[in-house]
Amino acid sequence: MVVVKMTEGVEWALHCCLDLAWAGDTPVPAARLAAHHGLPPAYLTKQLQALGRAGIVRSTPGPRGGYLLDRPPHTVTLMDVVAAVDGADPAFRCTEIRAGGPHTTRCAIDTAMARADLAWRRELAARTLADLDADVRRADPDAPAATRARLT
Amino acid sequence: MVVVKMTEGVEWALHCCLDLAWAGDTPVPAARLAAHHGLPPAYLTKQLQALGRAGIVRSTPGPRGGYLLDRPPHTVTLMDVVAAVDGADPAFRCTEIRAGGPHTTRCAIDTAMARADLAWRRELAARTLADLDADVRRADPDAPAATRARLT
DNA sequence: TAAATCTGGATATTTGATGTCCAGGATTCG
DNA sequence: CGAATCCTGGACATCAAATATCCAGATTTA
Ligand code: SF4
Ligand code: SF4
Repeated sequence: MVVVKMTEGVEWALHCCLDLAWAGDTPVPAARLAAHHGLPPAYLTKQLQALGRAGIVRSTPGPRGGYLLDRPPHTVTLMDVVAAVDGADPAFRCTEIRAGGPHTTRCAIDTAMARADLAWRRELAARTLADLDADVRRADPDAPAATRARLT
Repeated sequence: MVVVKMTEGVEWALHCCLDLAWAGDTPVPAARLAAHHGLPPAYLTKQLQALGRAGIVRSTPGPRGGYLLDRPPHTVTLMDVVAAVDGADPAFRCTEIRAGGPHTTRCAIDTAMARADLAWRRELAARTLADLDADVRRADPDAPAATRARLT
């Protein structure tokens, strides 16, 4: 009955999305993103490809190629990124302990968990990359420019 | 940065808590609870012990012994059970990708995730075993008595 | 054409959940 | 008292999924 899972890949993906937002329209190779965060390049690639399949990120091959953010930051919610990387699983799978239990039609435990899961998703869907960007700028106005310089 | 994890043990624990609530003041051995749900007895034991350490459940050894719910159902929230079984982990651990990132003092991703996590916990803390009991009775008024009969 | 870069699948490694086992200790009952 | 019942807690085995690596194409730039 795993209700909510969240892997490290989401953290990486979010960082990369912000990085790409700051990089603007200059493609950034996966290798450079990985190096920037000290992450295994071959694995980060997988997260980026997932973001690509979700239409959040776009890629161009060849020299001077790399990844670009493919949507305006204020249209990409954190939920979008989580769903892209960890999959938009059917909310939660139940172990079906139905042997002689209280089961008639509906299950109280089931719905209670679904409700909590929904609250979580709603919260993630309420924030976008643009919000994160604004938060970072408030704390350190130079960070975006510095990151951009290091990546392009 | 695993934010929310939820294991199957929680589902089992919730089922057992409801069962014990219905069993009233008659102790139910772990073996019978396990058989009732078709679960591995040796492993269910672990969840029950966790519930015991959290003060949700009480145990009496010896013949005619077993487990009892140790608090009125309306005082046991789903969050209590989740925390007892899966641990009240520090909400979420961050991988610290701090190498050259936007880090100054606070982290936007961090706080956004913490907020979502909080929403999830709040939802779980808002419902108690008594609520679940009421839901089940509404769907099938006979279920509690039937379960009690099978367990005692 | 050569270099850079992505794509996608196969596979290995690691971690944590799941499941098992056993050697105690407490309690009840005869 | 002695035997049966039941819990406690730790050590250990197993399994699934996340994490990580590798490589053989495909695509674009120069
Ligand atoms: S009562 Fe049934 S549906 Fe609900 S969590 Fe348990 S097995 Fe799943
Ligand atoms: S920005 Fe820093 S604090 Fe925030 S999730 Fe990334 S590594 Fe953790």
